Amino acid sequence: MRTGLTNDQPQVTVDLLIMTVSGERLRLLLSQRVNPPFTGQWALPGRFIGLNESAEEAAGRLLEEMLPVRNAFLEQLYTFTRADRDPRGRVISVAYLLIVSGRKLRTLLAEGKTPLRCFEVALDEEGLRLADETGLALSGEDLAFDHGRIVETGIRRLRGKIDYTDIGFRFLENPDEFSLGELQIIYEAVQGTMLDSSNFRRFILNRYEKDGRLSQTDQMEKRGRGRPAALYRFNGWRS
Amino acid sequence: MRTGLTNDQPQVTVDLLIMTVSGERLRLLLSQRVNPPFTGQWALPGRFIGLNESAEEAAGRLLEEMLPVRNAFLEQLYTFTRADRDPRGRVISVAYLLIVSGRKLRTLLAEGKTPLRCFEVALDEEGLRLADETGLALSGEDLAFDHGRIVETGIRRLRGKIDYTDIGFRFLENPDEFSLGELQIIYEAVQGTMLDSSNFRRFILNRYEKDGRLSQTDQMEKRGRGRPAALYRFNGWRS
DNA sequence: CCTTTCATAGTCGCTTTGACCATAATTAAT
DNA sequence: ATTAATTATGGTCAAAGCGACTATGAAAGG
Repeated sequence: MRTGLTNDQPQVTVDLLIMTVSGERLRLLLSQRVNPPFTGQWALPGRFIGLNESAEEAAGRLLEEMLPVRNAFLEQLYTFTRADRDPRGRVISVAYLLIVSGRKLRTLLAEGKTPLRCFEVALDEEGLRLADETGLALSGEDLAFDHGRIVETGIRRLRGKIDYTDIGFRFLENPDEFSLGELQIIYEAVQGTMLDSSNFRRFILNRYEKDGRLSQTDQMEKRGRGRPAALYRFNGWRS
Repeated sequence: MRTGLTNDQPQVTVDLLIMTVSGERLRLLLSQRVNPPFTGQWALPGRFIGLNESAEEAAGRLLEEMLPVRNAFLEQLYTFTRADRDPRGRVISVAYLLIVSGRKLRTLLAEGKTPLRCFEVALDEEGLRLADETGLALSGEDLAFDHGRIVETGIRRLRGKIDYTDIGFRFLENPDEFSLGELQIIYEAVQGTMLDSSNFRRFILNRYEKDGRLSQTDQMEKRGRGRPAALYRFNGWRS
């Protein structure tokens, strides 16, 4: 991991902000630090960029090690460069935003195939709040380095993009078969607000069904509490 | 400048995409390389990040050296990390977008206070096109390194942000006294399209005059060909 | 059987936006 | 001096988008 830093040259890392929606909440994955600095504190998974890999490639390799998912959405978020952001020396971090589906994630977490822990995250005027299932509650300042800032930046980016891009569909468990209700839960979790289901449906269908990126299948939702929902398929990415 | 690269550690530079609108065209500033690689080719001004400065600070210092302007708008654009983007070795570039007014720029260029040259720039389906006053015409691939990509990224960012942020006002020569016609020229140059002046005026006034960020002064435009325009003041930034 | 829960359809009014048309106030040309 | 060209400004109209709200349909659970 991060060892033996010299002061000669800036070091460059990638940090991964892995986000998901599950249980109607926006969540992210953190790892607990075992080495100084910030030993024991929670941090975004990260690693140094190798000499012959791009930052994207480094992010992809880190992901393979920590969370073996395929075809996840990956987007460069921001580069954090404050000279004092790492007490060990000069470390610049290129942060990436990653979106994975809740189901994939639950499987991986349950199988213990990842050292990461899932935290529910909320951002409002009060600031950033994190909590895991055990009741552990953190604020942005409790995270190692400037990772609280990185998380804030990521959530704002998600919120900014969700209503003018198709980024919300990236959270779907199965883009080939989902109900508009599931999608609405994603939008609500990301935005941190409740939506009128009728208006939401109109918005989505107007925007994505007209041009063929979204189409209704002939399937219906099975086990559900209320009226069964029609299932849809999203085609927008495979172009 | 860029000398004596070793292969041990990635180097980190900042590159500056300095944009302006003048003569109804979107323009940017390039410097001609005097050292290898890409000797003689045109490139974005750039420099290495010092060990005790953030990327923003490095960008600010570079700007002081190349183009002494104050209060210019500076925003991180993207970080370019391809392992082969610099033939000398591993160099990562954090690109910044800078917006300066056309008048400031013309003054500085006229006074010879900068080694930079101003290029008109256009981006459409055909790709990126650059041209200076002497008739020199370039495409994105003619620029050094991956700077063509950086320029494209910057223009797209500008276009994406101009109609939902106040970034367009940053191009104004004098935000305390400008006509809506001047502002329209900026929007047209950035977007690369023509706008209906009546609709444009409605858009701007609805959006910025209502909440007090924009207010009409009691001055009128002097020397102009057609009907004199009312002058406005933008207050939105000083908060 | 009734209540709860969720899905779906539709209405109403307000705002935004694109495409126009019209007019006002200047300069440039004849 | 008149006319044409040019730019600024003020409107209209219809289509689209959107928030609030009402209503109805189809399932599960007591």
